[in-house]
Amino acid sequence: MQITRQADYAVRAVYHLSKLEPGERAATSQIAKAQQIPPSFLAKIVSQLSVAGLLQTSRGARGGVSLARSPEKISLLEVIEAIDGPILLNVCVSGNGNNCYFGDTCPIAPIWCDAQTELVDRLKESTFDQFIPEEAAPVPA
Amino acid sequence: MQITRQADYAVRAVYHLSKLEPGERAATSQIAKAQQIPPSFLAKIVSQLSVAGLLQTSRGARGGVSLARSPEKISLLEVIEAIDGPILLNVCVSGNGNNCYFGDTCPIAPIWCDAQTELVDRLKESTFDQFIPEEAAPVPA
DNA sequence: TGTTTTTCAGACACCTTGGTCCTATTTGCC
DNA sequence: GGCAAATAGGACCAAGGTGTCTGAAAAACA
Repeated sequence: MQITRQADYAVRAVYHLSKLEPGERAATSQIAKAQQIPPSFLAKIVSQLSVAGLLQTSRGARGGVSLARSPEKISLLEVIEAIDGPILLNVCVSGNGNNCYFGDTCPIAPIWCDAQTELVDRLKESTFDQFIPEEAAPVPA
Repeated sequence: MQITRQADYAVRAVYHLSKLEPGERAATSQIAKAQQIPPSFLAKIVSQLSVAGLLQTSRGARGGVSLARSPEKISLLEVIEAIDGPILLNVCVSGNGNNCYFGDTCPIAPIWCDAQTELVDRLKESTFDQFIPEEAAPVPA
């Protein structure tokens, strides 16, 4: 009952990029250091996010990765599902509702369906612009 | 992002026992057949539920398992956590709140904390008496 | 006492997740 | 051109979830 580490790392990477100027790039090694993510592992995650269309990558010297869209157009849900696939709280809940092998008579499946819907909606409404600190508020000394 | 199969099986087993008369026993092989659970696997799960104090077991001929408490005193949450351990949507959320290694400044952790609290509360309120069909309502022909 | 029925406990195999490492390949810059 | 910086991608390993199988122990019953 947990999102995978990969998904958490993906969220942190997108968060990191959200704080940059629009279009600004960062190397995965920089992101890894700042967000305390194993660098080699992050490289694979970034690659997946790129395939999913959430990030743009450019190879070579002075290359790096940047957001493919502005932060307010990227939700937590998108990033997580790009890595983990659809969020399913239980095997018996398909994306569209009850898929229990006991059919519609299973009295437990509705619990999972409702809880899942609530969670998915919550993550869908959380976009990365909400996480950007205002004006990069300076830390008081 | 899914409860384990074991937890799902545990829930089904407890559900099965909830439908019996108070104190009535069932063999794990019967439960496995009725709930379509691999019998050998269910045996280990039942053992864990017994250790957790949710089931009572008795060995030997005409033995079996039964609920240690009445269904209205057993919640979905208890059964799931007895198998999977505490529900944690993300590594950075401990049982009591934000445990993010970025500390209180992490802007993402509160999302997880809130979502987790909502889910846990939902499962805590779901007790097994709610799943028992009224008077074993006969299926219309 | 012996047989049958049942749980108990451990060893084992398979797949996914988490993570490392090494080698391309691409690109910017001298 | 050649070097350095960076992504791309595959091989590889460890740990945990998902089961299976086998043997032991306990209890009811004839």
